[in-house]
Amino acid sequence: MPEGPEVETVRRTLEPLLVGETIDSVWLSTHSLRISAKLADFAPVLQQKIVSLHRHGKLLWILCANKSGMMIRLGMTGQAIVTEKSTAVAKHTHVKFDCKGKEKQFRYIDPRRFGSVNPFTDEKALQQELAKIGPDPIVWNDKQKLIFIENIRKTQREIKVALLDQQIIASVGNIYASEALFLAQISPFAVSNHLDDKALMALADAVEGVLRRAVANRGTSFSDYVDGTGQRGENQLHLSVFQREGEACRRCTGTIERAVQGGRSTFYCVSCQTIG
DNA sequence: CCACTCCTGCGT
DNA sequence: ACGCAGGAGTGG
Repeated sequence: MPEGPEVETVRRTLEPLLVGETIDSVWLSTHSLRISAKLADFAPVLQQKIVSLHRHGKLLWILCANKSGMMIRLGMTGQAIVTEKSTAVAKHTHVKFDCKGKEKQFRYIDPRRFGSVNPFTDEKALQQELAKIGPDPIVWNDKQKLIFIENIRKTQREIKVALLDQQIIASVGNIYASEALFLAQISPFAVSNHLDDKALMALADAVEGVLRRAVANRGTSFSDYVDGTGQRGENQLHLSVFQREGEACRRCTGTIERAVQGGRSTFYCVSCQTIG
């Protein structure tokens, strides 16, 4: 469910609730998540103080004072929230920990279990997890933006498919890939290494704009995405093409169509996404 | 490059 | 009953 903007919104909302708290009594459900962690793996973070929350792309991690922490991947349906201990525990809750001496509790909820919560022991282990993630438009600088453009020049996959590759560009998922291509007026079927400089720069600007606006709108809540406090976002009110099959294009007289690329839906306007 | 897999839930 | 869903990995 979440792409970079949703994960960033979760990070921002969890941060003030968790920083300064001490992790106590971790609980795991009997169902294993995509990357399964055992209770013993959480030993490094037990009784540790949380110092910060970080994100790169769709990866979110809690960092403790001893440099251990927890890497959180939300997958398609993951929710990472902090609530009162007394709040009813939702179905599909798979990880919980108490904040020592407080009535607060962290919970990871994930019906499909494509996500994970994995402890890491130190800085080195953390860096290994982050190694393969490309530049992130939510926070990138001009230099990193050019690395993205170089990455696109090196692949001959269709541009929509390439945008979903987290090594090429972090944070972009199925919603924002379609949205960015619409904004840049590039066909989702364009061959990546055939795009010219002008189109590539327009694409980089479009991805950056679409993702940053989504952060400003606190993420896209289509069905069940919520932030760290359980609130929905409102960026779904600002989407141009995603899940608008058959509806009118907002830029020309065309109609939004749906196609399948790499097994995933792409939404686009045939009439005005003509570059490439 | 594609198909298939991991899962549950929802809408048709 | 079937197709589809914000992700990501594997194996052919």
